[in-house]
Amino acid sequence: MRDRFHGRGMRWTPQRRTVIEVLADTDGHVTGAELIERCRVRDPHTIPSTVYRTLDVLEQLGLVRHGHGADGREEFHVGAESEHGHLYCADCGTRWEIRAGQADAIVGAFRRADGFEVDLSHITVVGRCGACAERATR
Amino acid sequence: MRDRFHGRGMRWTPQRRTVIEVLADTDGHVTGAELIERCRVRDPHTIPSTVYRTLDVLEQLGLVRHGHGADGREEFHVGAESEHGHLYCADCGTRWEIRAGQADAIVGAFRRADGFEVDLSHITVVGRCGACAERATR
DNA sequence: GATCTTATTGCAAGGCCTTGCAGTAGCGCG
DNA sequence: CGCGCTACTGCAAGGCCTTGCAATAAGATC
Repeated sequence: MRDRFHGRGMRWTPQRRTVIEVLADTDGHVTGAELIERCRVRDPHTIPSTVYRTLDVLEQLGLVRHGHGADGREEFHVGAESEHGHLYCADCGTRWEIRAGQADAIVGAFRRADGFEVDLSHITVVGRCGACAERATR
Repeated sequence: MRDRFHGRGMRWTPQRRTVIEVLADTDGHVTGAELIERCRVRDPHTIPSTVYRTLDVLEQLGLVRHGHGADGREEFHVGAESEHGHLYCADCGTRWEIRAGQADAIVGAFRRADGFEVDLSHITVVGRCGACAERATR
């Protein structure tokens, strides 16, 4: 980890270590605010701007990716292996991960049309889930 | 317009009138901040919270819809007829509207799978456009 | 381990948006 | 036309995130 930074001429600092350790204990997603709060548990002196800047760096290194939730707030995905988007029901507020089949349909549609490579993990698709849609029409 | 408000027990105020007039002069999209700035041209005393609250109301009435741009910032779409999502290239920053064919692919994929009704206008799909993708691999 | 270079940090200010609350002013009614 | 009800507005505070800048401290070198 440390070497990964040094290899790019970057520095290994206690602040970055804190963020990385917290992320290691996290699976799935965190919002920026949540992450800061968790960092403060380890180091009460954690500063927001440092955390956000560290996240930018980690994203460049490919260690996290960020997307936006239904309300547009930033959300960070830990672990590159689990690239996935989200589905959000505006009525009931439930969230799901977008399943592989649907993901492929989306990615494929854009790739075929103009070679656009979709960053799925960046998306939150908002709408109305099956249950709520049915309830609304009855 | 006025009656539309009264019909719902809502009031017709100068502030709302300003927002609606500005929106009428707008086609396509506006961010909240832009809208406020334009409102201030007509009424220098325009207050942000009032504008945002008015937008909420207009959204309930179906007169505008909001989505989130690539950076998660709010964006309002005027005119229900033009429901469409956006495509954004993270490399070159270009934006396009999502074309009908691709939109159908997305909407269809979710509807078929679980009856989820996608609100397309809410989406900004981020990724890398054909040109940038090609440039990157060369 | 002293020194130097410069990547990072901390801080302050600012932008965008939301929320609670008290005061204001639409508008329906007599 | 005046009155009352209550839907709005304005304001202030706050949350989330970004940015510029000066001070700090990694880490490479001798």
